[in-house]
Amino acid sequence: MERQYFDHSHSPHPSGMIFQCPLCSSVPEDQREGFMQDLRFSIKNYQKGDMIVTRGALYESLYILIRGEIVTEMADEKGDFMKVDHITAPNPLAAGFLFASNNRSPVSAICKVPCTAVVIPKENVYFLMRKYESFMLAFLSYISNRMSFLSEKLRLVSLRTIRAKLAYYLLKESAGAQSFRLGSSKEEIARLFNVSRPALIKVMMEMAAEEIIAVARRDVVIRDRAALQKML
Amino acid sequence: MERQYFDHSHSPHPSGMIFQCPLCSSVPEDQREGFMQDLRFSIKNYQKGDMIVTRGALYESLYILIRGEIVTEMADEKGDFMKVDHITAPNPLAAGFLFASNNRSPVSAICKVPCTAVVIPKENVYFLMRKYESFMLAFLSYISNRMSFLSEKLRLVSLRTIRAKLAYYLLKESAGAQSFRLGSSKEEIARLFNVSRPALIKVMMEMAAEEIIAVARRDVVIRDRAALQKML
DNA sequence: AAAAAAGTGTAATAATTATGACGATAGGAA
DNA sequence: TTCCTATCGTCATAATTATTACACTTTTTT
Repeated sequence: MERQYFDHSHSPHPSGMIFQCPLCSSVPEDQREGFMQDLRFSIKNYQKGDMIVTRGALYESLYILIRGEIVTEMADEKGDFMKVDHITAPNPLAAGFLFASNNRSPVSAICKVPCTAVVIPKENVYFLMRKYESFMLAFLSYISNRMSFLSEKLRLVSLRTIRAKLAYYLLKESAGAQSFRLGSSKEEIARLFNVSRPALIKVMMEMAAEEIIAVARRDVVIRDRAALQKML
Repeated sequence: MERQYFDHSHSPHPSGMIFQCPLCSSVPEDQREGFMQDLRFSIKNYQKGDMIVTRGALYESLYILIRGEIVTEMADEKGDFMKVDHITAPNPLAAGFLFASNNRSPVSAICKVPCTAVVIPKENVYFLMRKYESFMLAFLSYISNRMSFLSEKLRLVSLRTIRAKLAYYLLKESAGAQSFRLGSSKEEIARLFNVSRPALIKVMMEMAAEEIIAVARRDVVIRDRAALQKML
């Protein structure tokens, strides 16, 4: 499952993917060769269903997902999972708490499909940040953005009623469009909201009955955007 | 309310406080004079009840609270507020999303008492980070820790029942001790959990009836720690 | 194509929480 | 002290959501 450090010989070569990742994409062309020289990493492969990151475990490395997609989840008191996020390659993983004093992962990351990750030790990340200013800025910007994302998530969960959560979610998902396709199953949306699936569907159908929206499986039409906005 | 940049002459001199703030405390003694020279800032004073940061507004500066204490809140659909955090001087404010692409504050920050803040423009923060490695590391570490904090908060809110939230909260607040004093009023704890106060008290009294805890106003004794742990 | 798995919609019942109102009590201010 | 205010504990009622179970459809796998 794991390859050695300094193994730049496998195929496909990871550097192709690494520089597509938002953390590294800003490294200027003329510095990339040096960057790859300075980079210390190992490669790990995972099966569908594998846990890349386990909640509560210590992480001393930066993970960059270069193939596949994962979801991050948080377990609640009954062992049910709330979905936190959905990450597709190429993107970093577990970057936010790498430099925290308690660098245990608050979430678990589970592979939806076979995945590959580049694993970079913390000290090397630190070294790269000092040497490559663009990398430092990108890293900063990335965790700042994660912070915004988490705040948004917190806001979603903190809305008291399913109705309000749904309004919030639909307004964001629609991205202004009148009709669109849901990116997740209702089961998954329910987990995103941290509510039960039947309750979610019930509220959704109520909204449909009130002609605020129209729903057919994953297809949604927003009929009364103002009504949705009024719910927040 | 606002003083000019380069105003190093007011009293009390802010540098005393600034270097007590976790962001700057790691700057070595011998670099502090230079650091103060490089620092560009203004001073702002606030009354009790003032809003230092408003949800949704753009922030292009780092705020360091050098006097007073504030709470950060998030409004829900009915205009009620969920408490997010409680920050006392000297500590940074709004540092987490300063470098985010959408650097609007996800929360509002409200003064509980008269407050003073040092306001440092983003570019200057960036400049200082490049020049003072210790500052950069502290900044990174700080937002990493904020990230952990937000995750914890998310976990708290995502627990489905008040019972579970309370168990989680008590275990954390007790810090291992058998008896302790609550740091917040029950009203405030309810807002922290994003639930109603009567519901919180009801659950608390149920736990007391089951002899899991004993409560008298702010004094709490944990009688059955294992039972609390089982709720998570 | 058949079988399996995942997703969808519904309903009755139980459990949990919100709402709004009330009196009691503690601690600070005048 | 006495008043005032914040906090506390309680309650009945209403609203919301969870639970569990079932029938059905679509998609994926074999």
